[in-house]
Amino acid sequence: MEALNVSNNVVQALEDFQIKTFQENLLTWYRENKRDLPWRKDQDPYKVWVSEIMLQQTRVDTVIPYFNHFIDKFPTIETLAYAEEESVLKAWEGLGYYSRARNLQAAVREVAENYGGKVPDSPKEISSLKGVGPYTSGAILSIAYGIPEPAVDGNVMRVLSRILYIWDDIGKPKTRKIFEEAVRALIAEDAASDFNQALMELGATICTPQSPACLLCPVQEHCRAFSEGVEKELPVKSKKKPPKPLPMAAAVLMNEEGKVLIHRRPSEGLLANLWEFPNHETLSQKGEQDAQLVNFLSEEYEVESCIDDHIANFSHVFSHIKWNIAVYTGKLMGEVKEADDLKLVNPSELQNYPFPVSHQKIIKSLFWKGE
DNA sequence: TAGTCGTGGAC
DNA sequence: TGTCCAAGACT
Repeated sequence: MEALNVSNNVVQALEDFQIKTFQENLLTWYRENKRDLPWRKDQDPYKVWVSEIMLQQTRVDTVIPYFNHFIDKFPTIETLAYAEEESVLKAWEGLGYYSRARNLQAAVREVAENYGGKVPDSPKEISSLKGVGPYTSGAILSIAYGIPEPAVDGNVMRVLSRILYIWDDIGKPKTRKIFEEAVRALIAEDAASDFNQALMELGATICTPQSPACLLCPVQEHCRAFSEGVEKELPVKSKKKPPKPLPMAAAVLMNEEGKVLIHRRPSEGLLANLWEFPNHETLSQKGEQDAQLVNFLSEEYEVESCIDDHIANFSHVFSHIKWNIAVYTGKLMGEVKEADDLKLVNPSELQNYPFPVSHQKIIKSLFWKGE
């Protein structure tokens, strides 16, 4: 038991645990009930990789169309490595957490240059790639290569917290290690891919957060939370802070030719490298917002403008921020010095640039009004 | 460690 | 409408 090197409650939980029966029940259920998903058509490490990055904090149903289109457009390591970053962001548009896309391309370039285009199969090498953390590392190694490494995500922590009766807060970073050691003790060495995917599949379809379908569970007989009647009390998860409201003002400015001004966001931070309509935080009263906007546009972009109308208000919620955007329309007065991050484009060309959803709302309301 | 980093679906 | 969230990683 000491060799397991896990916290005492997990060691205790594993005593008398029927590991072989548990594996068989879980694997049999998975092989009969697994969903037919596009990234399960083969074991191409690149496709497994892309799917795992897209699935981070994102629902399966949301990912499916993005995955199909992405693989269509970038079918191999090489095609992604040599693509323009902007086309990658465009393919990621609307999926969120955009640094995933940029990290993925950076990592793929690393694999193309330093690993001969082959996704590495050692924990140390694969974990060194940008955007590949402990979960994704284990997921790729086990799913693509059959290597018995733990792949502990939210599903696995929820499932195992219930089965093994673990009350550590899964919101704390250090808690994941407890579950990794538990998986090392439970994993079917000769079926690592199916085992890891089965734990996640169980969490996604049966052992769900709100109302788990325990009566349908293939490993119900192994579950201590069920036998104690506390399955809905687990896992323990600390609450997050609500997003902080941030008043914003945005300007859709048109020149005499009917072109609109767009700006590319900085390469770091929120919505990095995506395009937007010029905007800024507003601390002033509503009556002063248009004057503030003219001032901001002049100082930040050396653009002379006048504001005509306050056309709409949009609310957009991020994980930690809530933008309340007042949208104004106006005219560009003089010349605009275009640059890498400042362009004049026809409204019909806006669809060629990656915009965050918050600004897609503006585009839709202004330029697609009839549809 | 706790904060940063998106979005749309479920209830 | 508000709340929680869904196959996390990075700083």
